Amino acid sequence: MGTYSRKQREFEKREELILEAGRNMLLEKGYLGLNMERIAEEIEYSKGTIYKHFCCKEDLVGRLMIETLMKIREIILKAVGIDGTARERMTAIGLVLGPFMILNPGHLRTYELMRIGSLREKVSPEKLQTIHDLHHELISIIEKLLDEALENGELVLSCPEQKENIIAAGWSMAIGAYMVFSDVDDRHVFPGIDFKNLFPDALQVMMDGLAWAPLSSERDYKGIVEARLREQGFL
Amino acid sequence: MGTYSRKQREFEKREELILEAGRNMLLEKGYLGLNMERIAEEIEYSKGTIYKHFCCKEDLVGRLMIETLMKIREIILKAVGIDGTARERMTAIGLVLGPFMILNPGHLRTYELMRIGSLREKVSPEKLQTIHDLHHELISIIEKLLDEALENGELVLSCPEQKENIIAAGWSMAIGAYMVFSDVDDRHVFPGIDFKNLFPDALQVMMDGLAWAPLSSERDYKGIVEARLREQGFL
DNA sequence: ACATAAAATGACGTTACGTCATATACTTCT
DNA sequence: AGAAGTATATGACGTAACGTCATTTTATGT
Repeated sequence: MGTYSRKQREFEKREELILEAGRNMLLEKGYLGLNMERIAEEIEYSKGTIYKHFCCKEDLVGRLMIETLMKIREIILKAVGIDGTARERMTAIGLVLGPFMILNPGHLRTYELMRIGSLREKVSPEKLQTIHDLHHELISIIEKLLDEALENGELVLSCPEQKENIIAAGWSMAIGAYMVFSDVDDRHVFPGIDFKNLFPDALQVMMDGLAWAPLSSERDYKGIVEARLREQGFL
Repeated sequence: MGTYSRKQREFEKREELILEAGRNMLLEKGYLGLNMERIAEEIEYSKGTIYKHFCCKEDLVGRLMIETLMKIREIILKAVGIDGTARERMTAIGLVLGPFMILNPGHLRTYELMRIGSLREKVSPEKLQTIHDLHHELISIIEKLLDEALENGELVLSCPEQKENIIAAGWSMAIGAYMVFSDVDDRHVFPGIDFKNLFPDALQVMMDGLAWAPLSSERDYKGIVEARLREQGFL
């Protein structure tokens, strides 16, 4: 049992090595430059060993995407954990995601790739399930925030089904902002833009559009929440 | 010259054959299933001939993406061509893009793929330029609409730079809605959603958030514009 | 009909994936 | 300690698909 444990630890240590090499290679050379043979060389193990950990190249990317989602969950949970109204905490989510995108271009890369159906198909079922569960978890965090806003009357909906639409729209916006941000070509199309603020600002516009009270004209959400995040050591 | 013309026509006819085969294969089997050899078999030409038209697999996808963008330009131009206020015509854009996404899943696929940097890198420079130009053209259509709204006071901005932010946010939303729509996994995460209306509705919320007058509470934009599009044969 | 130019072909070289029989290391038992 | 047995690592190999280019085929012009 002590033996098993050590083996297990070594196995996990090696997996971390593989992931790190893969992460870097993906960031530097992109999907087509991600090479199993080269990863093996880099970590000084053989190809066969890597395939003990991942069933294929895409499975490795799938694992990296799980890390991305867990990282996103972590920072979103921190953001919703601050003191404040539901809208303030939603604002916080926008504000922490901005810097996250900038500081972690590699995370965007895995996310992008896993959107391609024919790549995702090759990821192992267990990892796909994990990805699915993490997505659900993220959605449910947002849903709870909306429920809170609905309960205390900050937000009023014309019909209950609108809730899911709002979440999907916000999700789309986040995905889209990520994508546009991570795309060099798109960034050329919008030369003057501060991409860090793209999603946070769009989120404010959206919440104003939903008449989520009080409106951003009545309250400097970004200023207030940014200060609070800084105060509580989250920025 | 007549000879050249016929050759040219034949060349273009063959290119169309290749593109059609590629389009179908991409839709059915995804990026990893897109196979140059098989395309050659399908159109009953050899591999070498295909490489007279496209420098590589990704270049073919690049060409398909150009078709996507031209198609989008076409329907957006139709939408902004209807009679109505700037906001009504912006609404029209949302309303024509919804059905477009549903009717053309293949178009989404090419778009997704070309967002991957390491794939886009392999597209020929001329095609990349074309893609870039088309992007700019689409942006400028939206920009003109915003200018119109600003001129006649439908929309008032706190600062002139906000214009580019609005366009980028709208663009992100469209991209994001496309992505979420085209992703089977995301669709599972939002089981009850009518994806056709995701972008049009989110666009209304965004315009309300910008206080683009009159607000959607004062005017049934979707109803009015849908009727007008139908009237003018665009839906 | 023949020479010449243009176009199509598919065998070939290359790369990288993923497998698996073999080799190596580690554990356990006597 | 040494042998037997088990777990782990290896890299040569089979396969698939890309992209090239010398050769062949087809078309054009005199």
